[in-house]
Amino acid sequence: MAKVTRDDVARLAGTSTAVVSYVINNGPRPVAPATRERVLAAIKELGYRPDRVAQAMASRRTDLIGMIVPDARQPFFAEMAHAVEQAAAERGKMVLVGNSDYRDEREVHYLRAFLGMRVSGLILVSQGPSERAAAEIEAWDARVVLLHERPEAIDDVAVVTDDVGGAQLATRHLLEHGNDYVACLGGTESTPVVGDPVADHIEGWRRAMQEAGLTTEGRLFHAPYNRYDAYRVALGLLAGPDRPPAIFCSTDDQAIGVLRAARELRIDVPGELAVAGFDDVKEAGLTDPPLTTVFSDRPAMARAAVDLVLDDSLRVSGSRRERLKQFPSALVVRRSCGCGEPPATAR
Amino acid sequence: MAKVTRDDVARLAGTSTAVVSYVINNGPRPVAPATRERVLAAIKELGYRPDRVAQAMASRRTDLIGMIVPDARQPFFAEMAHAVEQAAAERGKMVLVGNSDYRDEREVHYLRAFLGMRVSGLILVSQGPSERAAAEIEAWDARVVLLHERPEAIDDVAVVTDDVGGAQLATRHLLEHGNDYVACLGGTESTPVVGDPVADHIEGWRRAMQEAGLTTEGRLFHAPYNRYDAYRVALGLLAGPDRPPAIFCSTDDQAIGVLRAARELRIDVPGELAVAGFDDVKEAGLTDPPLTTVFSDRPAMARAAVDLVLDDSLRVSGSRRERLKQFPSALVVRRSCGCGEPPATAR
DNA sequence: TGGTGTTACGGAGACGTTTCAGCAACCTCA
DNA sequence: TGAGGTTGCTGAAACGTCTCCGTAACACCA
Repeated sequence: MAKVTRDDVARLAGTSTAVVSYVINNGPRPVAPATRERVLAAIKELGYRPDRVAQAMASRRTDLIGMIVPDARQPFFAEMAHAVEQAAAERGKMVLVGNSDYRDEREVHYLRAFLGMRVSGLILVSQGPSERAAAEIEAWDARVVLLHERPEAIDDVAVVTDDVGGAQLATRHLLEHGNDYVACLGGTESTPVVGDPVADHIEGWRRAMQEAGLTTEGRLFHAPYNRYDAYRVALGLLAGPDRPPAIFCSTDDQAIGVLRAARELRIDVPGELAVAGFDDVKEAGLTDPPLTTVFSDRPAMARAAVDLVLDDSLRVSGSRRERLKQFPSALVVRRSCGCGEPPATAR
Repeated sequence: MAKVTRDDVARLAGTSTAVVSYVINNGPRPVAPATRERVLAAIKELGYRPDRVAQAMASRRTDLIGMIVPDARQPFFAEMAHAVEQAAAERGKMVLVGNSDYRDEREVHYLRAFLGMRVSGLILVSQGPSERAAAEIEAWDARVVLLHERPEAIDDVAVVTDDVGGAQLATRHLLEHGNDYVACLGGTESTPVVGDPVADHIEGWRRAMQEAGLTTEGRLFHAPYNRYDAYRVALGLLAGPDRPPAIFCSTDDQAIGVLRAARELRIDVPGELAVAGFDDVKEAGLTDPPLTTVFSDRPAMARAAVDLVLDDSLRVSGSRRERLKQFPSALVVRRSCGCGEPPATAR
């Protein structure tokens, strides 16, 4: 069965191929209603579907947005990707997501692939794109928006939440519960000192501790961002002699690992250990106890990122600071911090 | 900065454009080593990157595989997608994943989009593609592989695990622990009776119950596949007067919801309630207690699906049965069933 | 009636590749 | 030495669409 092309449609409708194009794209030139009807009818009759590749070829653009995340299996990134997908769909775009698995080469690989596919823009949720990645972006002079992170390597628009402020909020809250101090579970030691949300979470925690006149010395611990590794690290930390009274985790997923470790060790949360996370992942509502955390407005951020990547007009070329779109964060109080009544069923 | 094209490379290397192509693709015609070097050098010097769109246009194929899943935020699908991505990468392909959100229209939307992009094949993890979807596939006569499910609507190759057998294994195991009977938490009532893995899980459970001379009457419950809804349903079920002694869940994610509900209700697992799931999602190892479940070999399945979608030679046109690639399942015994010592730290 | 717009439409040149067919030049072997 | 086969390369035709121009037809007005 030979492929139906625009030529077939034109022939059947008794018009030129150009007119068929005009009908399909509503422009750039007007078409008389009667002609339009004929074309539409022909399209329907033949079951014609424009070839996207050819369209992209000719028009030098696509309806595609490329998105690169470290690992879409982690709830936070999965939810972020989903939010972007939704936001893009609202604007008639499709998003291609690639997992970098935290590896530069994978990141560059996808970058190349997406750029080669002529995506109309890129949304990067990256642990600080490598030099190579930056070079690649440079070479294609692509439209890039950094989402969730704001690394130094790339000078581009970034959409983030108020990470410092949120972390401060959470830490303060933990302190207000009367805990002597709050420990912090940050990322791996290789986390960049600046630009990474986790680095900001640590900074926020540090500030809140300082406000309270407390030292942060020896109270910062490190673990990869996923619950599994966080669980392992927490097992060691909580079983040790100086178990902290409270922990602020830079990520909900980590907090989930900590909660699990506490249970394993029969440490009551929040009774013997208060915990807070960051992100307000959906699962935070279903942990035991429900996790107190910091809300980040993913749908809004996703929408902003998509808008920014699609509309050149929004891309002001001001200073670094001006090109940072920051969303406010808010504390979501649940029970892992010590707030609230125990549920009725628990007595 | 004008885009570097193949013509520029050819000019610099002092050859024809055809030779540049031959060098890039290693064929279809041979190129003298010296010439090849010159071309390679020119490519490097100019920083030339072939335009994938143009390549696709001319060669009428792409390195893309389309994949449609219901919701990549669910761990099982996320892991499956990741496995497929890996398998595809091994063969130099990229995978595009779309979320249908369990809606036919979204499915058709992605189908159209992927097909229009000339993907070299489609991997569907679908709750039984709709008629419309089937029609779309038909129209493009695309290469399709059904992964995880094997709906009736599409007559195509399917890659699945031994769902019936696995469920049987799990149910039997729960029975062997001395439970009077095993309840089953299946999918929503609208789950197709046949072709869906969950339907098969129910069937396996039914058989195991029958083997033991037990009735399944009134012992099958329904909930959507995610932990949140399962949690809600389980809350009702477990708080009721005839709480079952054991539950086999058709999905790990559901089992996680059940576990959470049990904890909420202070029902000891496995002491007062034995639980088993299906899929062996990564998280199953970190639940409390660790979840006994049925293993499905996702990497192998993903690889098989990718092979099948890429190699026509593998697509035998035998009977439905012959075109079903079934992977064995195995019981993964952890602690939610009642096996094993409690962890040292727990006493 | 001639000039000036306006509206609909068609021809045809991109877009950047792949790959077929063709053509020299050179080798091999009887 | 000449026929036949390789080898290495080139020219140019696709691939299916978009879109710039050009043109024809027609209306309107002075």
